[in-house]
Amino acid sequence: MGIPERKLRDKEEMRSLILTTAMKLFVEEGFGNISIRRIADKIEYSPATIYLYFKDKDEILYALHTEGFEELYKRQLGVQSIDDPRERLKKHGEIYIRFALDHPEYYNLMFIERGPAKKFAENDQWTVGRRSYEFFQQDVQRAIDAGVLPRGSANIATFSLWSLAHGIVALILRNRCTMLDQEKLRETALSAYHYIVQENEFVFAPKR
Amino acid sequence: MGIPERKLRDKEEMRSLILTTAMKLFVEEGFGNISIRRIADKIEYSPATIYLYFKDKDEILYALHTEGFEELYKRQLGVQSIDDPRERLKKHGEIYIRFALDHPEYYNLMFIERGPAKKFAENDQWTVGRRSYEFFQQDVQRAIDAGVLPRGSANIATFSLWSLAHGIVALILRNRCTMLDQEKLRETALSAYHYIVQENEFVFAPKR
DNA sequence: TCGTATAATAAACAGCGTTCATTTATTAAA
DNA sequence: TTTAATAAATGAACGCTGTTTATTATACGA
Repeated sequence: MGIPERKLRDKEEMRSLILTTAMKLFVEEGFGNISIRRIADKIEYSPATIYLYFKDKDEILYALHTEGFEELYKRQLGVQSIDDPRERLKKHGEIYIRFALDHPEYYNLMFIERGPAKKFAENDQWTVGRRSYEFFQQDVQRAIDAGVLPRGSANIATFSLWSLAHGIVALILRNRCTMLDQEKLRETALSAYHYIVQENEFVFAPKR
Repeated sequence: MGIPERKLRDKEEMRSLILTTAMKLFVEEGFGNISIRRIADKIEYSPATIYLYFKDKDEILYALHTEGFEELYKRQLGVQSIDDPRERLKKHGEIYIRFALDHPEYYNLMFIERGPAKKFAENDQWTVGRRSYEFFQQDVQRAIDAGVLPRGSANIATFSLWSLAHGIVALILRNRCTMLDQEKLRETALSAYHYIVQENEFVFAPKR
C-alpha cells in the first residue's frame, strides 16, 4: 500500500516545482513580472492548477520571502567572527545593507511589499524573521551591557538600529535619494549607518 | 478673441477636476482602490478621456504625491518655534513620524511606492521633496555646528537621520513590527527616534 | 452653411487573480 | 476486464486593471 505515500510525494513535488519556477521567474525578471499565469506557462500547466497547491498568490510570495530570510540569516552568521561589541554591531549593519543591495527583489519582498505580510497573522507570525531579529537583538544587548550603546530598553535600541538600516536601503531601493551621488550609493549607505554606530567622530568624516 | 483663453481654462479645469476626484478617492478609499476607471466613473467621463489630460496613471500619482509634500512641509514649519538645535532636531523627527502615521496613504505614495518615483527623472527631479529635505538639512548643519552632532558630512548626517525616521515608519506601515506591542506603536516609533537623537552622550558624542 | 479642428467615447487589447463546472486520468471494486 | 468512485487538471468565464485607436459628436472660423 505505497500509493497514498507516492501521491503525497507527487503533491509535494508539484508544490516545489511551482515554487522553484516562481523563484526562477522572480530572480530573473523581478517581483513585478511574477504572475500566476506566467508561472503556469513556464511549468506547462493551467493557471487553475496552481490553486490546487496554493491558496493564493500571497502564499507563494510568502514562501519566497522565507527563502530570502534563509539567505539573510546565513550572512548574519558572519558576525560571529567578531568579538568587539561595537564592531559586531557595525558588521550587522553592513551585512544587512549589503544583502539588501545585492538582492533588492528579495529585500523588497521581505521588508517592503504588502503581500507576504498579510500571511504573518495566518501563519507563524514571522518566525523566520524573528530568528534574524533575535540574533541581532542579542548583540544589541551585549553592546548595551558593554557600554557601547546607551542604557535603555534593548527592544527600542534594536528596533531603532534596524529601522536605521532599513530606512537607508528602502529609500535607495525606492529611488528617493536623487540628492545623493548615484555612483556612490553603496558607500553612502554604509557611511550613513556608520555615522550612528561609530568609534568616534572623525572616523567617517571626509578627508580634508 | 477670448475663446482660446477659455479653452485653456476649460482644459485646466478638467485637469483639476480629475485631480481633486483622484484625491478624494485616494483619501477615502486608499491607494489600492484608486484606478483610472474609478476616477472616470466618478466624474462621469470615459476612461479614455483622462488620457487626454494625463499621460498615464503615474502622472496623476505624482500630482497627489506633490499634494502630500505640501502638507508635510506645512508641518515641518512647526520647528521654527524652537531654538535649541538638539530639540529642533527631535521636533523634526516627531513631526515626520506623526505625519507618516496620520497620513499613511500619503506617506506610502511619497516615500514607498514606485510609481511617482519614475516621474522624478522626467519632471523636476523631486523639487517638492527637496524643499523639505533642505530645510531639514539646514537644521542638521546647525546641530553639527553646535556640537550636538558629530562633525562630518552634513549630507551623510541628514541622510542618516532621515533614514532612521523613514525606517521606523516604513516598517510599521508595512506591518513588519509584529514583535512590538501593537497598541503602543506610536510611542515606540517616537522612542526609537529619540533613542538616537537624545540628550545622552553615548551615541553621538565622541568617545570620552 | 460648410468644412475643419477639437473633444469625447466605445471598443478592443493585453494583462491580472481567482472560481467553477466540466473533462480527463487514475485507482479500487465487482 | 469492466465498471464505479475518486482525484487531478483544465477551459472558460468573472471582474478587475492600464492603455490605445478608430470613430463619432461637438464647437469653431470662414
